[in-house]
Amino acid sequence: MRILVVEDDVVAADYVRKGLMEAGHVVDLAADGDLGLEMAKSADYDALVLDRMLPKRDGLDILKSLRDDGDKTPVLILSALGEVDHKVEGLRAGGDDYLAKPYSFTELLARVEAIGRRSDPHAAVTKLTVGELEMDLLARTVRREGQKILLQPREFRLLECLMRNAGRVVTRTMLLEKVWDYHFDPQTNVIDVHISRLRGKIDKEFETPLLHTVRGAGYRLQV
Amino acid sequence: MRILVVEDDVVAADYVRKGLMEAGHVVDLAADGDLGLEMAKSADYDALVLDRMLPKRDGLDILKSLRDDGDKTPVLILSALGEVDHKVEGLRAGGDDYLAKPYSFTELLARVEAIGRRSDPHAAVTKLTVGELEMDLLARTVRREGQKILLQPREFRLLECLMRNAGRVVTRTMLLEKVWDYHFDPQTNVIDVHISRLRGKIDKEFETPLLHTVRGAGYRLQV
DNA sequence: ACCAATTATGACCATTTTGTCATAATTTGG
DNA sequence: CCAAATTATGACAAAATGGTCATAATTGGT
Repeated sequence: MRILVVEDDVVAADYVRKGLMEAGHVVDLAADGDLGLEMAKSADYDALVLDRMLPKRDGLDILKSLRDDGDKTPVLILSALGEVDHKVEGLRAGGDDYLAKPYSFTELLARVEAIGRRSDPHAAVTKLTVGELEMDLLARTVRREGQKILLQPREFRLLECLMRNAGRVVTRTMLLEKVWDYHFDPQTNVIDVHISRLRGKIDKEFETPLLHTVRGAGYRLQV
Repeated sequence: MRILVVEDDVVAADYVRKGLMEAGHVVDLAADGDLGLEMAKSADYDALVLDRMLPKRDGLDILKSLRDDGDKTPVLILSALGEVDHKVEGLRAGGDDYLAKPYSFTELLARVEAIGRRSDPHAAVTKLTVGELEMDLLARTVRREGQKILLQPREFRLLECLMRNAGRVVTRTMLLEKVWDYHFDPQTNVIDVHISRLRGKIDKEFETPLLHTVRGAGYRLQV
């Protein structure tokens, strides 16, 4: 896990970093609020550990700024202020957890891992987008430029396969395997026929075609 | 937000429910672990508040069971045990936050809202489970006791509707609307026929039936 | 236990979806 | 520019899916 620790107290910061690294994480340090915010914005962390009191820029400030940007990186707030109301304040500002000093390192680790774990690596993709073309895997709908397009099951699978590989060439063999579960060449032009039908639905009525033929290789979906 | 509170102490449970409801949430209560697990599995909550010590089934037990099922509903664990190690244990078991008794209600509210907020409102459910029956909405697959079951599109939609309402009776009118998009009575027995076909696939070969007829009302899917 | 109402199911048919084929159009190398 | 190879598409046929109906089975009340 990539973790950013924003903490001005060098001793504390080092202690935390060392511990997190031993637990197998990649840790960056920021010593003040400005730097912390900048780093948080530029890189892509799995979790942030934010000291509440910081030089230049307050921890809650950073948090708010991130949340306003739509950044959802989970944040653990550290603070010497153990009061219930402070915890509440921190959580309301968009924090995911709050830990009062003094804390045990074991607890800090558990909490960071808990909030980081949630930003699930298994969070499945439920929508695919290529240019103006969108597919909702759950609703099983497809729209281009906002207007709904009705696809038959096989056409849907075909387009899904192409969209998952957008920008790359998808070979006929690949399509036979992924869309038809054929592991041999059926010696017919099923693919051609379905590509043609798909084109009629997703490209025909529109300005620029998305589905391109790559002669001798296969097909590619691209803006 | 829909919140399930699993708590055996009636006074505490009512206090929490009242407060959460005043904050504009929909709250269900479960008085013991078994009921709690069942409710958590069948309905779709935005957050769970789990007491650590429960009759019949321990709070951590419920949590583990849910996580094993792939359920990612955020969970706040409540406990009289304030020890750091217990917190760690709870968080490691897949809890998202941990609150030691006695707690202020304000803090509980803030924390529940914090963990609920994070569970991305767009994070769609992609799997449904009722007992040994599992449905993967993305892969469009259904299995019971691990073995794959092939459903036709309409059968799939029918089962999906029943699973989303597991434990509750689903009326014929509801099915016509959700599965057939009919907003009138077709005056035929389409539903009966499809229920029969569905039974043939998900119940016939198995020990206990999941799809129950509720005479005069509709159907209910339940263990 | 019997009757009326409700639900279950097998058989059949209409429609939709998918695949095949023949033929047309397009591309590429010479 | 031509010929061979490749790809595109319209028409048709096969297969799958979904719905209707007739009849059987079940349930609940009397």
